[in-house]
Amino acid sequence: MSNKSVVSRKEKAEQTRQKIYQSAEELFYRHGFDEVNVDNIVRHAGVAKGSFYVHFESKNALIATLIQDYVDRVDMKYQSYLDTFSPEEPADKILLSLVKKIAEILERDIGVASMRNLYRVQLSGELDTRPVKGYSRDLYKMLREVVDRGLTQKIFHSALPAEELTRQLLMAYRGLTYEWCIRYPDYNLEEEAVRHFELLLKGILVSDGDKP
Amino acid sequence: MSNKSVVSRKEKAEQTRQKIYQSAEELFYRHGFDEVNVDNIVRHAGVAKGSFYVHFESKNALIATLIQDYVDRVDMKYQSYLDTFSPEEPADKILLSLVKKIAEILERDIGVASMRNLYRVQLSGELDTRPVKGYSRDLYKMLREVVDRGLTQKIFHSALPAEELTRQLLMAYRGLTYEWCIRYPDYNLEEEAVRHFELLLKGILVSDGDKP
Amino acid sequence: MSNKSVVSRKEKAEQTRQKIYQSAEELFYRHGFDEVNVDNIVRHAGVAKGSFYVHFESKNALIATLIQDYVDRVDMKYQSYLDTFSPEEPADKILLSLVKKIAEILERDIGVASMRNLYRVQLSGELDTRPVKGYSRDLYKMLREVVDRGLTQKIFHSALPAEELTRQLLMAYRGLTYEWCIRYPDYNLEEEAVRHFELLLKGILVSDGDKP
Amino acid sequence: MSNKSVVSRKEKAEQTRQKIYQSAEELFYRHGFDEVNVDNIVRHAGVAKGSFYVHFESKNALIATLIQDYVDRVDMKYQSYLDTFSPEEPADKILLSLVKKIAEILERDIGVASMRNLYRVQLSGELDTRPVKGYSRDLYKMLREVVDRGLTQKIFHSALPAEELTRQLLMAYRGLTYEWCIRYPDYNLEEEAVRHFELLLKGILVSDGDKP
DNA sequence: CATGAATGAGCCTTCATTCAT
DNA sequence: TATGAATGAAGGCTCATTCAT
Repeated sequence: MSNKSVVSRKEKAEQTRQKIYQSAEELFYRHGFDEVNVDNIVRHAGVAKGSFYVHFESKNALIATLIQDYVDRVDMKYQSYLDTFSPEEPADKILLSLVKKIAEILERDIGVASMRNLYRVQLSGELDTRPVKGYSRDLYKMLREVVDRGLTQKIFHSALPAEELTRQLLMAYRGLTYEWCIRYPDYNLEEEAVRHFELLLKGILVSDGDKP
Repeated sequence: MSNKSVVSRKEKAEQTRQKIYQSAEELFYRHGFDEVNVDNIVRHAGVAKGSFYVHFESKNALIATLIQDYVDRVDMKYQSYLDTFSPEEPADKILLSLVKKIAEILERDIGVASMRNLYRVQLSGELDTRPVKGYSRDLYKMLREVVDRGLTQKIFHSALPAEELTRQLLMAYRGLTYEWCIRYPDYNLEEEAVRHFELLLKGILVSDGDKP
Repeated sequence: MSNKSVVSRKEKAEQTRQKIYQSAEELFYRHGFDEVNVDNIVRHAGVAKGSFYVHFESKNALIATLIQDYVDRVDMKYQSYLDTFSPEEPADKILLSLVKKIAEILERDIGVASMRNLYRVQLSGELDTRPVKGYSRDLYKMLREVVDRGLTQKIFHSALPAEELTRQLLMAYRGLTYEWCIRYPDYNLEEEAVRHFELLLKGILVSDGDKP
Repeated sequence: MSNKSVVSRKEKAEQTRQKIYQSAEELFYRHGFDEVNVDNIVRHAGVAKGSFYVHFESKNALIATLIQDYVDRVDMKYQSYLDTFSPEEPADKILLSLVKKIAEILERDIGVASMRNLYRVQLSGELDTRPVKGYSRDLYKMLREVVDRGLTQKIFHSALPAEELTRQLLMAYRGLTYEWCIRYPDYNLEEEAVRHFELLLKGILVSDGDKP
């Protein structure tokens, strides 16, 4: 009999949690983790301060959750992306597509501010950044697959082991993202990423083949 | 006659300043800017709190000074470095040498912690990071010179304009440095930097020249 | 049903606020705004320092509130006072009554110390003293009404415009109050005020009418 | 033999003292006693902080000296003023002249800011304001003399005892001055003072003599 | 006398967290 | 669950005064 009311209570609780969560997200997004306090969040959410601690263990716990969710969100988006390419598709084209796709997701679904926060947290060494590392791992896997395709297709150098090459690509992407964070809005991630990976693909030196 | 005593007073003051400066540096180095407070610093330096404000305008001002000094320290070291190479020296070799040299300086004279702080500050957007940008500008100039040499020597692609190519290299280096910051101590900057720039130089794609 | 508990919580909060408010009032009263700090106040109130900032935005905000309240307290008392006099009542008598009444309120409901604080704040030019000016405005209106009555009754000089005359009276009252502040307790405001206004009413010069 | 150098040292010392004194005066004038600190003063004076304490016991002592000097300065100016009037001169004219003269001195030689400071100090009750009271005493004496003349000339009421009447005038002047302090620059002391004393002289009530 | 570095108590304010209702 | 008052440890900074040179 009290079933209905229990459900509605649960629903309401979830709504409160959402209000807090979304307010936190928005405020953190705009001002950074350190610059936003619990008061700001609950005020923005229109709930009491106590409610915050009903739904989240602490401010840091909320941040951790938020980060985890960023990462998950990205995952969901590009998880199946590679499968859309046929095995014959040249790896370099796939790589550029992927690079572009990731940039798109970062720009559209995550946003600079969130990334900025992410990097800051990561540098501070406080907080649990395992999810971020997981994210890297996923990214790594994807890049690795492309690298493997490239090697199989024999259109990538074999000088470096696949694992090593992938690490380099991953790092390059992190560099691009960091640059985006500190240069925004004077930096078009997608464009720059593509350009940089083209450079990485072709190299800088005049190859023998280019010679007359 | 009072010269000596004046000097000695100034010296003592300088000593105090140094005690504070070095304490701050060490503590910031170990725990980050946000985690160290003025009390910690003066206690570590063995001086009164007021003395801090005799020598530094504020905590932030000290941090700014510290950063400026990081940057200056780098400057002084690599400024004349390029001149040691003859104009005939192949640009790719110079580039790798430079990359190595910079890594050395970062690892030995600046240290991860300082860089970490630098990046955090930069991401936070607070504080005046113009010196850091100045540093980037210097780095840019050096890389640019190498790029110009490479183009003159016709051993670098001319596809990308020199300016653009240099930007890419600079960004790549920043990416490497950031990676070092978050991976330390499991990351050998020098080694990774060289490897990455070799990749950048040669590219990933199998060039026509490599074909049988 | 939770109504009661909510009320009691609100009541408790109000009690805390009152404890702080009254402690502040008493301490400010005894020692002046500058000489009393937030610590003194909360210690006297027996609450935590943080509680101060739960109820008041800042020390200055509390002072502003206090001042506003001084002023309001006066307002409420003399607002309807004039209405008790019939239009036939001679204006000079009304004026003396009013002067007396105001003195009473100042002495009994506000107190020297509060007025002293008020004047200090006003002289310092910091803080928002608009309420005080509002208070002056109200006082002005009352005096103005009496002046108008006097002019209508043709028992006041018409040499000065009503507005000007009122200003002079207001200023005289402010002078009396200031004197009270710095002479207290050797100054009976009520008595002095009446005497001074009698002087103002009759003037100092021997009038023609007084001549034999 | 060291005579000359001793003199020059004394002179120099006096110069230093003067620099501090004048800087303090100017800064206090502009910003008030509380808002100016010893650092501000010595910086403005171009001397070392230590020098301040060579010449003045403390900040408060300097303020006290300053106040004493304000008062003395006024004294010197109007001390002999009354003597310029012949005994036949009507007391009401003398009074208005005196009132004007005082206003002139206050406006030109003391300045609002100094008066403002004076009043604040007086209200705070800290610091030694005996000189100010002395000033009042002198002012009292002068007003008293005019009152006595007026009574002798039989052009002033005898209703109030001379002493009492003088007190009222003094207080009125203080009121005017206070008003000037808080209204400045929208308040012309001289003009207002004259107008107010005219009112005081003639009174507000229609006198019998004015009747047709 | 002059100097200016050194002192340290004091001040206002912030904020994550707790807990009784 | 929801509330919001209460907490108290920090934290950055100011400033009159002292004192060795």
